[in-house]
Amino acid sequence: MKTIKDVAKLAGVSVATVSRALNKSGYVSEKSQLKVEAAIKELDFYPNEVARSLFQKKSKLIGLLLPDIANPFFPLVAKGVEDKVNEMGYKLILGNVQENPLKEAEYIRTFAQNNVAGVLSAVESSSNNLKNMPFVMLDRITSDKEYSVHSDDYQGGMLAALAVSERSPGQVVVMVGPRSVSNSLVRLAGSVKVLEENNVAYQLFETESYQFDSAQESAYQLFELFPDVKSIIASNDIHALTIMREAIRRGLTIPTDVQVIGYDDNPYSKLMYPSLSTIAQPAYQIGYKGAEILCNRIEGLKVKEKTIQLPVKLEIRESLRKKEN
Amino acid sequence: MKTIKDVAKLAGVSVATVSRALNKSGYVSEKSQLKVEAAIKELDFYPNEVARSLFQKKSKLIGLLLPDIANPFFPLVAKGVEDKVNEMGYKLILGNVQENPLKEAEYIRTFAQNNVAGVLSAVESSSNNLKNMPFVMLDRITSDKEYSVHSDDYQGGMLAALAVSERSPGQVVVMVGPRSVSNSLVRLAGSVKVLEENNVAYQLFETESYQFDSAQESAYQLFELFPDVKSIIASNDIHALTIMREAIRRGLTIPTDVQVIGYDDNPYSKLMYPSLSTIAQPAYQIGYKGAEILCNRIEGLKVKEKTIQLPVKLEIRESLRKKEN
DNA sequence: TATATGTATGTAATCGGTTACACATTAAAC
DNA sequence: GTTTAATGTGTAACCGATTACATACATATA
Repeated sequence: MKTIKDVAKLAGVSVATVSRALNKSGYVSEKSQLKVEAAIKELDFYPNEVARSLFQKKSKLIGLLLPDIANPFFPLVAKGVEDKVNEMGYKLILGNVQENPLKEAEYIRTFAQNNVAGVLSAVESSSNNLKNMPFVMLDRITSDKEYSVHSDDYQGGMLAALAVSERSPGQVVVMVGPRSVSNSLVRLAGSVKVLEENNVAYQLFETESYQFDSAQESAYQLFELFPDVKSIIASNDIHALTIMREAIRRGLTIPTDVQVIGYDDNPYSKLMYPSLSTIAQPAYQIGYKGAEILCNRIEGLKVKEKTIQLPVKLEIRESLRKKEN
Repeated sequence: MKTIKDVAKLAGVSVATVSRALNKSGYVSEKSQLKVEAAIKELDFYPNEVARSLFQKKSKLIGLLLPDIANPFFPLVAKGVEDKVNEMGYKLILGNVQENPLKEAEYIRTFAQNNVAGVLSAVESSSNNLKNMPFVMLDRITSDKEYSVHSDDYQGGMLAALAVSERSPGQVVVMVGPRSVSNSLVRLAGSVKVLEENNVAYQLFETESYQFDSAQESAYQLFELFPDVKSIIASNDIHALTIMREAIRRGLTIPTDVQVIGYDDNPYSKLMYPSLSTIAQPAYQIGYKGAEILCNRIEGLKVKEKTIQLPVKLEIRESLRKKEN
């Protein structure tokens, strides 16, 4: 790899001048600038980011913590993050936490050891450990003292419950995501409000994880516990799809016998048959906007709002019954 | 952030001794070792990886190039990569190339600028630009001079064609992935061999991308071009699911009117109704094994085989008709 | 006792950049 | 024509680690 010294020698100037030319900082004569640029081109020189970041105590890397990349919601978030972050000249260190607090802590330490400029996290607990770096929470709300971008979970919970209420609900089961994830509690609150306002009877079914593997078991348990369920408000699309599959396996017809609504609107939901009705979250936007806020903070610009709430949208598809009246 | 100097001062030794104690290299008396360890613990010190990597000209970071994280095959690969790489003390810089050669080149340059220890790439073209770093190709085969881990595409192509051939194929359409991706050509060769051996008539249908968005349009075109198709060998599960959806939209029944087989076995395929028959690729294994080879190369261990081919498996589900006889 | 070897430690150079500072030159102001 | 300010450039310190080298001491060998 070529270094700034090689460039300096070829251009016939000092390393300081090369550095100034490179960063367009300080005074550089036009003549020197051109000589340096020519030398850089000739040598195909690119500055070593490691050396830069050692001196600056700040790299061009941003840490991204995700709970589970296998959940298709998060790759979309990651894509939004990546696009914005690249636009601003940063790259991502990926941390897939897999609901494992040890991995999480390890990643946060590694981020620090690598002088990351900041961290974007979709993992609830991390906010405690991120005290020393600028960070923005994605999707998860923690406290309103921290920067975060998330969608309107309360509204989402209401919309889902409303969609079900309007469609001969029968026995309703509301699936509640892991207690540790506060979104799921907010959604629940929204759903409960609507259900109670409409005098719809409902029961709760808790799931301890958002992960793929556990969904199968959850779906099975749900039908064992509530064999007469007529409407299910699932905690996300993966669960919803798995529930639909389990219903079909049990010889139930969707939506006639059981109607289901999911959450997230992952790309597969509309491909399924019957297609899944769901509350669409702007995953890409969440990532993009979060990255924008983080980059602005890093660059020292002031960011007006700490918490940005993006709207959710009800997607009516085939997994819901026809509306009454 | 605490530095090695702080540790040295607190422990009452020189920075050299701290470094030696830290890395267990050279001579360190037991007494010094203990003093250093105590100081490290007291200060909660972790070495700055940036400084390390500047001196070593090699970081503990590994670049990962993926064509599209939104395709659920790749998050699984990434998970395998991440698990192995973490095990060996490395972290990942993520590069989502999105079939864009410029982004790819930019990522490769960034990897170099950050002194990555090596690169794992699932993007075909990258092998040309990676000359200066150790790298292993994932999923894609390039030349047998390069390290790679991929699954047995020829076998996969054969299995898919065989499954179809045995089930009253009728008019068969074989979908061919982008020409630039050599896997798809190998698969095609496998399929063609079986189809011709069994005297099954077939037609080709080319798709220019593996991306999500284009799948919809492809599915539509396929049925426009071949309205009487009875069997479809799709180039991956996303396409297969989209095709099934389009078939249903057109009032066709699966598998009676049209049978479909996919490729990859992504987690959604078995949730679909009817569930999608497919050729399962060991995505996680590909990532894990690739990472293992790369890490071994980085650590200077010799790696026996350059190319590792993992087996594929036929998953018969509901999207295929009953076998004849 | 003199010499060689192993153990232990510190000083300083090094990695490849950035930047504070000193110094030189030129242009503008008085 | 001197003073002042603006411009341009180089030397060297610095970021936080690692390691070559010098040195010191203890022990073993002759």
